[in-house]
Parts: sequence; C-alpha cells; structure tokens
Amino acid sequence: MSNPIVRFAPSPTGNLHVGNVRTALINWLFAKGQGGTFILRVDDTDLERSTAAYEQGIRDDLTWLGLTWGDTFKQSERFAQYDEAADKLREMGRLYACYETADELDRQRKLQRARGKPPIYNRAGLDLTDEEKAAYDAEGRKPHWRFKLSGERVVWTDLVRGEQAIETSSLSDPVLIRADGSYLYTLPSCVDDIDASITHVVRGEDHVTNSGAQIEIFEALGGKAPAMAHTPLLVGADGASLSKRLGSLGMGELRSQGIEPLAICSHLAKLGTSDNVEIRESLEQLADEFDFNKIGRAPARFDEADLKSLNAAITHSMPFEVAKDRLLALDAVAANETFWALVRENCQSVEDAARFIPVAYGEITPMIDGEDREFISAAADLLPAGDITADTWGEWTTALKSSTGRKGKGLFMPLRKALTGMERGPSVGDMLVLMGRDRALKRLS
RNA sequence: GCUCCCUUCGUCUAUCGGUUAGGACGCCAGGUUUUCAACCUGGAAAGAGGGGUUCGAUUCCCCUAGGGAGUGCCA
Repeated sequence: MSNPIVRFAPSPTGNLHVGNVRTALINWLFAKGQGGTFILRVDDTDLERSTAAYEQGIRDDLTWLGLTWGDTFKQSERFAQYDEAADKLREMGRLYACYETADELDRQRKLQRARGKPPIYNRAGLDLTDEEKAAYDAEGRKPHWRFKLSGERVVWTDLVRGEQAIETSSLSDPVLIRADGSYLYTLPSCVDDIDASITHVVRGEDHVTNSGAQIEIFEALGGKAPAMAHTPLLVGADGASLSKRLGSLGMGELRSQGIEPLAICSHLAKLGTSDNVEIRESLEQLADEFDFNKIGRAPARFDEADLKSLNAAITHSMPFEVAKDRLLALDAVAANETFWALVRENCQSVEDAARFIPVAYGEITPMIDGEDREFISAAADLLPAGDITADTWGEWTTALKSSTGRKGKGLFMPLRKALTGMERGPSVGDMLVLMGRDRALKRLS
C-alpha cells in the first residue's frame, strides 16, 4: 500500500460543502500519510450544468483549506478517451443501445414498484433486432447506451466496510451515454481512474452500489479495479437525515464566519472516528494519525456548534502575526499586538474581536445600574491623575475599596459594566490602558 | 415496496464472551481568577426492545423497532 494515488472528483455544478470537503480531506490525508499523490479531477462531463465559476470556487476552497493537489485535470478535455473506451465496450457486447424514453422508463419503474418488485431495467434493448434499431434510427430516435452487467456477485474488501458483496443481478444496467451523446459520470470515472493509475477510490457510502457496477467496468476495460473505501455519510445535528443545512453549508459561509481551515479539517477528520475530536496542529499531523480502521460504520452527526468550539480553541492561542491581516480588515486601529493579546481569549473567532474595538478605541454605551450611580461617580473622582498606566487599575481600585468599603464582585463589576458596557470581557485594568483617561472619565460621568 | 449498512453516556467513540462498561467533547459542582478564557478537582450520564446460543452476553444468531443509503438518460 505504498505511494497510493487517490483523486477527489467534484462536479463544478455547485460549491463545496462540508460533505464534499470531508471526502476531499479523507483522500488528502490518506495520500499524505502514505507518501502518495492527491489528484483533483474536475468531473465536468455535464457541460450544461458545469460552470467555470464553480470550478474556480472549488479550487479556491481547497486551496484555502490547504488541500493542495499533486495533479489536476478536467474530464471535458478527455472525451476522445471515453469514446475509445465506449467503442471497446460496444465491440465486446457490453454496451448496448436502448430506445426507451425517460417517460417510458419512469412508467416501467412505477409499475414494477407497484407490484412490489425492484425497479430493474428489463433489458429490452438487448433483444432489439438490427431492423428494429434501424427503424428507430430512421424515426430520428437517438439511443442511450447501457453497460451490460454480468449478473454475478461482485466482491471486494472495502477499507472501511470490510467484505462487500453486490449482486449485479439486482441492479439495472447503468446508462453510460445519454441519448444526446454526452457521458454520465460512470464510464469517464473508470477510464480516468485507470489512466491516472488510481490505487484507491475513497468516497461516501452513497456510492457503494455504483462501485459494484464500476468494478465490472474496470474489469471489462481490461483494468483491475482500485481498492475501495466507502465512508459513512454525515448527518445533521438532529440525527435525522442528511439535512439541507449540511448540503448547503459552504466553505464561503464558514470562512465569512471566521472559521479557521484547520478547525474545519480537524473536525471533519476526527468526527466519526475513534480519535477524540480535538484541534490538531496541522494537516500533516492529521495525516499522520489517519487510518481507515479508525472510521466507524454508522453515520456521524455534524454539529456546527462543535466546529465553533474548535474554532474558539484555535483563536484563543492564535499569534498576532496570524490574525493581523484580518484585524486590519476589521479596523486598522485594532491591528496591534497589545489589543489582540488582550482580547483573543474572549473571542470565538478573529472577527469576534470587533466587539471589543469600540471599547478600546471608540464609543460605547456604559452600563450603570441605578444603585451603582453614587459608586461610579465616586470612582470618577478617585481615578488617579495623569496618564493611565499598567499600575493605574491597582491603585484606583485599592483607593476605591477603602473609601467605599466595597470589595470583590461588588467593587469590580460596576466598573466593568460602566467602562466596557459589557458584563464579560478581557481584563478591565488592561482595557483601561487602551481606552485612555478621557474615554474612561466620559463613561463614568 | 425492494436491497444494503448501522444502533454503547447528550455527542464522537473503546470493549477481540467474564470489565466497578473506559476515554474525549459538552453539561453540573467546587477550586483558582475582579469578569471571561484557561487550568485543577470532583460529579451526573450509556450498550434500542424481545427472543435464543452459552456456566456467563454490550460482545454471537434471529425477530421487531429506529436511523442512514441505494433503487436516475444526477454525482
């Protein structure tokens, strides 16, 4: 199993969401951990729905996450190879023309289902005589093309599911080529996997039956099917179904919420495994710890709240240099090391620091309870003269304590609320230095 | 409907038939802290239900229930 070659093959018909990203990540971690290669293949055979913008978005998202690829190519550049493979299958009698319309097929399926039978294609296309086909062609009807399954049992040892068996007799022969001549993903995927020497196909378990059929295609094409790994899918936090939220939660949204790539990768790499879901230092560390054997077989719940708490953990210890640019984007005045060091432990994300900018550098609405009015005005009078320094807070509160008799929470909380307008936040004494004398007095008045 | 997969604390999971069913996150309490965060200590918290097999089942088998997936001229 040395130097595996894996691929992540998204269709550029939408943006990457957490489910996609998990598949990409698992492929990447496996490759990286084994000294292998991660290939990005753009599955854009559906020219109608694929767009350059989505393709670029996918590349941007992967890059942002740190999931860099060793090689990349697009299926739309390889139609000649697919044609060649299709011809080969036709010659072997494994690819046959069918003339049913989509409506007819739909009716057949409904009928079968109504009779309690599995909706499997009846292979009528196989029995068509040359004359019948010629007649259809003369009518102007274009055939779609199906791969003829063997009807036998396909077995493989799945890296996460163990021994797998698919009865191809219980499957419809898969359509490989649409009536308009375009390819579905099934054949191109196999052709590309062979040509790129893919050693492991790693994808979600929604593909297991596809894998059964594709293994036969690999073999028909004279190749040996790659090893397979099908991971359980992620479900929403409610545990019920693959929620719409999950399918639409894109990297762009996460990014705009200030979520760190490493929080996303740590969460997705560990969720559903026997390792604890915790922040890791780097993708490399995640790769070192990756093992298919650690992945369970039941669907795991993806909870955004857990992702946010991992993100908070990263934020609390984030060096200023790392946060700097994003602080700058918030407000140039906030992009200084003192401010960041002071507020980061109270932030869930870098952008969360915005809450404290007005406290240190702008205007806030002081919170002064009626019962504390007198105390606050006494405090204003006792604020030590001169510039505020690191010592001011200590001197000030000591003086206040002896003159008012207040102590503990009763002493500090009113000051915090008046000076910052919040009940929670960074050290008030340190914030006091940043806000300066004028702001402080104004808030106390 | 049919096929496949799954089911241990709230969540992610450990347990290769005999355990006080372990850990992590979260939660609760206490400590520390002016607050928050962090840290420390302690605590509550679980093998879906029913049948078997066995001296003994969370563990093996069957049934039921629940969850996930597939059943496309989507990927």
